[in-house]
Amino acid sequence: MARLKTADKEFAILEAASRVFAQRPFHEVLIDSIAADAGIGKGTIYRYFETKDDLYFAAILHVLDTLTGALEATLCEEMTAPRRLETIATVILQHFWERRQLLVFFQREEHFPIRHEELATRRERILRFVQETILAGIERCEFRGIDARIGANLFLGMVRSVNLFHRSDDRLEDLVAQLMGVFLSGVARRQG
Amino acid sequence: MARLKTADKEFAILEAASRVFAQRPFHEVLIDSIAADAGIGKGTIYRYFETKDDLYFAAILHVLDTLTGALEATLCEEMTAPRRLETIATVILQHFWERRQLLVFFQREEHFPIRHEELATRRERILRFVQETILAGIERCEFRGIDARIGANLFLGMVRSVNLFHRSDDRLEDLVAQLMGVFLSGVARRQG
DNA sequence: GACATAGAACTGACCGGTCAGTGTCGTAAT
DNA sequence: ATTACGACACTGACCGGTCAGTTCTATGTC
Repeated sequence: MARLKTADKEFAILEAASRVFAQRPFHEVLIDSIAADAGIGKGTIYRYFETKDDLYFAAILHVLDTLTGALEATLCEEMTAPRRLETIATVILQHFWERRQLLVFFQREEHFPIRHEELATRRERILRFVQETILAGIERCEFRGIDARIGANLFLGMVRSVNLFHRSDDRLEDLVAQLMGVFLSGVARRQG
Repeated sequence: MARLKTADKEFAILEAASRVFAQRPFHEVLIDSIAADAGIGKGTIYRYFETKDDLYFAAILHVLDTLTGALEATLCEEMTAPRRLETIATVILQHFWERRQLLVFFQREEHFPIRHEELATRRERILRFVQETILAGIERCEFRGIDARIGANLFLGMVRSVNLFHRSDDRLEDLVAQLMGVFLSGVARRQG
């Protein structure tokens, strides 16, 4: 087999692992399946990851980091707050639109208490994108003075919902429009 | 040991199972632990449930049904749409406030493709409470004419978020108020 | 006596993790 | 250019622990 650079192989394993773990629950996933999916031997996996648990955890971080990367790449400073929020929603939805199975990793996983901290940090990073945008919106008087932490969580809650319930005949732009319609009116400055 | 009626014993097993399964991932849960928690013998569990999978699945349904029951018991017809929504949010949040671990069952579980249908039905039932309330609100011109299915999902998405992120020093009523503040303005009839 | 139960002892399939053996590379001596 | 060698990545058959599910007996309850 052609040898890959170490980082590439690790990447390949993570991609395979996130695919396979996304399909079935942890206990139904065989390390053999991941090895097969990655096109490598089972033993090789253990050169890169200590245990099945480690690999699982790394796969989740991999998915979250990929999403964070996509967000960082798309957002730019000059946007208005509403435009920024719309972009965030669109990027997240696009990211999972064709990879719905990966969504299980976006949900909060309560079952790893020890590593919970590390996961929380990653999710915090995504939350902060939204939170800071809301704060900026409040400062510029685009939004009313809501609690930015709560607002950001509510926003991401709606995004997650859309991710979960959308059907194949839904159009992404329509759903984003509906979501933004509710959220922006919801946080707009009181009228009259 | 005092003999319980069959239904009671099944109920006791389900309660124990939902407690234990909520604490650790499926593969780390021993049938022995559930038996111990329920205060019964391991063999007895297999008189009521065919396999560990069956028990797990039944435990999830049990939790969802308990929640649905709580909703049915609390809601009454005469409420206005906003009041009804607020009640739904409060009941769901209260239900999980002191039993956060059970939240994993409220999340969409994508990993049981066969039984997915049955689970979807239960969640659909909860969704319908919200959806019908929104429809009623639109009819009575309390809300603008949004898509009720989407609206209901957005609403429940926010509720789930609150369930997930709240901290011990948050007050339930405050969070409900914030949530309702955003959602009600979000779906209010356009002003001016 | 009929029946439910506890719970200990048992069985065997299953699968995470290992490691001896194989292949591949870079390098250096000839 | 060829050969040789050391280092190390890779492989997959295999091992051994674990635990779901079964069976059985003693102990109750109705």
